[in-house]
Amino acid sequence: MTDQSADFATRLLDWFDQHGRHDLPWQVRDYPDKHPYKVWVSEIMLQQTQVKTVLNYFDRFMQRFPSVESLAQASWDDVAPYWAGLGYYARARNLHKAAQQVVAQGSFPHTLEGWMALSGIGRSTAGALMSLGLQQYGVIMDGNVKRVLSRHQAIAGDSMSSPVVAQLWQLATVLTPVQRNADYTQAIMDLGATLCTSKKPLCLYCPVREDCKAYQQNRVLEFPQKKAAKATPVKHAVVIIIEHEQTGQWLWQQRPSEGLWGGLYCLPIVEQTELAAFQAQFSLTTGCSLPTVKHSFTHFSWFLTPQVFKVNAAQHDALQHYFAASQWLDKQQAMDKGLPKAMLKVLGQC
DNA sequence: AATTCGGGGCT
DNA sequence: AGCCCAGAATT
Repeated sequence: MTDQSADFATRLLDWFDQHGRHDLPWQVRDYPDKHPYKVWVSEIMLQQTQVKTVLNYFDRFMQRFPSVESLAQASWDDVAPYWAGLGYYARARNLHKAAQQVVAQGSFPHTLEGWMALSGIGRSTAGALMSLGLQQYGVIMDGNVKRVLSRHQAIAGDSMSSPVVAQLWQLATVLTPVQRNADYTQAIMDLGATLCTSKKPLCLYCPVREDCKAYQQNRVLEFPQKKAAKATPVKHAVVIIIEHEQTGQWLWQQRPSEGLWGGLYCLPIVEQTELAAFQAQFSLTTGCSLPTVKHSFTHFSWFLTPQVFKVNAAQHDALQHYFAASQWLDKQQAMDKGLPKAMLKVLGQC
């Protein structure tokens, strides 16, 4: 360990002791905690997701699935409602699957490679689990670390590109101490989340500003560098609200486990160009349209126009067969299944 | 090494 | 509307 790295870690740890976040619900207070389960669940929830958002889900999830065994034993339909609205639903499916893997193995992984062998766990999450979960040596590379280190060393180039990522991993590995490794891991994330923020960094309070190259050059906001984002495509589709004439229930379908909103219940969605054919196939009389809802994903924007069709008993069997994995539910039943945010927006129009 | 995958919140 | 967030998996 070089003098510079010791100095960096020491200053960061001293700052962390006074100003870091010590009361997050997944932080283990009584070391050593033999079970990394809590940290694991938190790390998966926190992938690409802000702490504030996760706080609304974590305790409820842990109360329902307090151990890896309880999660492994549950069915997917039990798990989905506890993740609904959190996004990136593949994380939940991977977590559920990995819990079953852990139970089958008989114990949690105890190496970086062991963690990475579980689905949904890459290098950074595995490092976090070694560090925060097992109190062993671990190195992470999340958005916070990228921002802190690329500023501190004024690293040029797209921070998502392979050479820069490799450089950041190398730097992170050199700077991460063996002593108090878990505290350091938490500290550098806390620094990124509370001081070295993307838009309004509070450099005057930063414990490592004196040797921060971006700060010295008055270029803090220029890092991390990234290539220009390309415009997100726009799509239009129709949300099919099929209302049972007698019961008033709607036809919902559980989406296939792969892909968008995988494993969640949604109203059927068809491309606008397919609507006429769909309507003709089932002899549906045109129902009323509801106000269009806009929903943005990372890779495209969706303009969803809900349209209501009332169907009689003769039509409803054919429709249920046409939409795979579908069932008739009233509003509350559907919400209890767990819905993505876009479906809640649609319900808000009704 | 580069591209794809894929939700939600905040300003 | 654009950007950010405790990235992973695939090609």
